[in-house]
Amino acid sequence: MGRPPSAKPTSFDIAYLAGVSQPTVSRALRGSKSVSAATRANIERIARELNYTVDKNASSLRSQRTHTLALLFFEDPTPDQSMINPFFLSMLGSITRQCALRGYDLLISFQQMHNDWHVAYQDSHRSDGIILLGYGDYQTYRAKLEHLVEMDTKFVRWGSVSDDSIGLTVGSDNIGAGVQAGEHLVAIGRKAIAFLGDASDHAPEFQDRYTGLCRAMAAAALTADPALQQDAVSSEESGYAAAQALLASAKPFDAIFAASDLIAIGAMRALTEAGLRLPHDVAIIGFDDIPAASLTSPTLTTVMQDLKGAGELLVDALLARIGDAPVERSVLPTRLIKRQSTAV
Amino acid sequence: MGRPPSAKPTSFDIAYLAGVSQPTVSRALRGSKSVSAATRANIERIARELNYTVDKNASSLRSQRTHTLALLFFEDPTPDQSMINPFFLSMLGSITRQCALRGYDLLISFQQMHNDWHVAYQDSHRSDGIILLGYGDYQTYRAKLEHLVEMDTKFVRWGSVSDDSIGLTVGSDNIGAGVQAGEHLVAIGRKAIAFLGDASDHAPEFQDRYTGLCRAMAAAALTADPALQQDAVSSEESGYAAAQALLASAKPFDAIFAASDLIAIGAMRALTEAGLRLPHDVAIIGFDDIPAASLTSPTLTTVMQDLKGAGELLVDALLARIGDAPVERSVLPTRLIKRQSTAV
DNA sequence: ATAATATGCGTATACGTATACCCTATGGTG
DNA sequence: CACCATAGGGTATACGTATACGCATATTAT
Repeated sequence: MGRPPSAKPTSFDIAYLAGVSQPTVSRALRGSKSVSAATRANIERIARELNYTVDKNASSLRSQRTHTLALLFFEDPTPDQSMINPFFLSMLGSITRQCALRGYDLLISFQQMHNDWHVAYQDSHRSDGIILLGYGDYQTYRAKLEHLVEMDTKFVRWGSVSDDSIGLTVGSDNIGAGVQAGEHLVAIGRKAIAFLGDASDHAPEFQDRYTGLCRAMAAAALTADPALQQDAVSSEESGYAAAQALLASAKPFDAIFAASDLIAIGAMRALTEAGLRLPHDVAIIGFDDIPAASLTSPTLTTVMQDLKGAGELLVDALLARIGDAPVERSVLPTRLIKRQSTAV
Repeated sequence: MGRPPSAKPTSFDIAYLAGVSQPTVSRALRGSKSVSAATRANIERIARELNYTVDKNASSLRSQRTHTLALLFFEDPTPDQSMINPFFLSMLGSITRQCALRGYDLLISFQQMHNDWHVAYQDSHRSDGIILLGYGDYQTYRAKLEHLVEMDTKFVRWGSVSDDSIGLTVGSDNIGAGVQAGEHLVAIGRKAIAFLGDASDHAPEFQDRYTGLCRAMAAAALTADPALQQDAVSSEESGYAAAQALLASAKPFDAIFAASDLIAIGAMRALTEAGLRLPHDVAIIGFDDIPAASLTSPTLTTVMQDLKGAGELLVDALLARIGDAPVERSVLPTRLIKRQSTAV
């Protein structure tokens, strides 16, 4: 029934030593109930002694499940160095941990949205499912998502959760966060609140945050002046430029809600250079609570997302999707962190 | 010779359509020279049409090479949330890109130094090699590294490069960086320079930076007072505490070289709270050039490491090691970024 | 012209695991 | 006591690829 043990231990070696057949070893180690307790214990002991570990490739090949998830991170199209959005980097930690907890490996890859990532990971059997991360312009590249759905690729995406979103999406309650920010600014007496961030279809999360702001203002009988909205992508430079454009428009404003901390930080620089006092002349709120937010001067009031929850939800939702379990669309609450930039 | 095409295309399907055998397909796609140009072109065309992609598991199983690297990241033992050292996160980007460039996948995993990571990835055939990242205490856990060497596991480690280091190590020129920092502080007239950071065997990188500082001071006929060295790990809190301890010691000092930006930022807070003016009373230099370094007030002079080079070197060194090619121990130069915290 | 290479490709098989299927002892049921 | 279910585990095989060999044909060398 067997052959003697060899170099790197295989299930055959264990079978030989335990006096059983290889399939029994496989069954025992995978927890099949059709193996007696005694046999199982014996096999487990031998496996431990030999430092045996299941060959991942063989296992995956046979079972067609890799127990690996792939994380595709979309960079903003800054072709230069590795200035990654700190927020997503933090989320990475959370995702990694949750994967480990669930017994899954995590494969990571940085992508440009315009590349062919949607076919690359499709069926080389590297992973059981895909997590898509980044402020990607899924509007323009909608076809790629549709391709994934068509191919029945299991994936989950971080972003704006709405009914017409394609595929499975997990995200923060951006509208609610916008409301939080707006209410806070209204509460400290601001009336002309500007928004820095792309408010188009191409950045649904930013759009949602703006929607929330408008809603809060409306609730306070204020109207959000469209002229006080300036497009910006999530970077310091973009925030700086947006704030300058805002100043150049000569429209008066006494508060800014920035769609991300990076934008806020850039804007603060522009405002300070223009001689404005923060928060006296202009109160400002950011989004993400990156580490730098507590280092600016004044320190930056911001909206904190639930990173830990996000990682857990992304992974668990994806695993449910992989297991063809029903998965309900869910949204994570946010928390307003009040700091000096809105302290009147 | 064949069977008709089926659901997910395999090399057999291509072989069938091309009228050749499966091994020929394998050879053609892998670039073996023993297949005619015409046949190869035909096979490649069909493969493209079918959207064929090599099954990674089968390929790895047969060839015993995974074309995957594993990145083990060691967290500082803060059991709380995902406050990861920004410096390493930045390096992650660089490593990821270099892996992609070399055609390798990257598996990522967060570990605690005291866990059994040294056996976990050992031979489940998940990866061809391992990258170890983090300010790990490799002194205490030396046995684990020795275990890896013993098992002939291919790995490379980021850290202090010295002759007695175990296994293959890639790192910055920490001593040289310390000299740079020291010379700069001396050049602006400082004479009592304190060092914040663990200077013991357990943190060889910090130790090297301190050594460099001492060397620069010696070259200027100054002596580094051991009483002006305070232990600290790389965190803001630790830096804050170390600076407080320094102040409490009542030893006069007019400059600080912190072993990391996080330490420096914490220290700045302590100094400011103590009523000291920066850089007038105390000049300060950090290390890493994290994004936050340009946001502090005053902005922080710091030592920038070559992240891009680090990622490239780590990956290439590991690949060389995997290919049993000779790999020379190398060290990366650093660059001093002068900002307000040392502007007199 | 014949032997020696080289070229291009088919045959057979191995990589290590998981699973479908089958067989043998039990033990309980009527 | 014949009957069937169940537990426990063996036999055979598939997963999809890569590679050692062998065998023709084509190409040189002698």
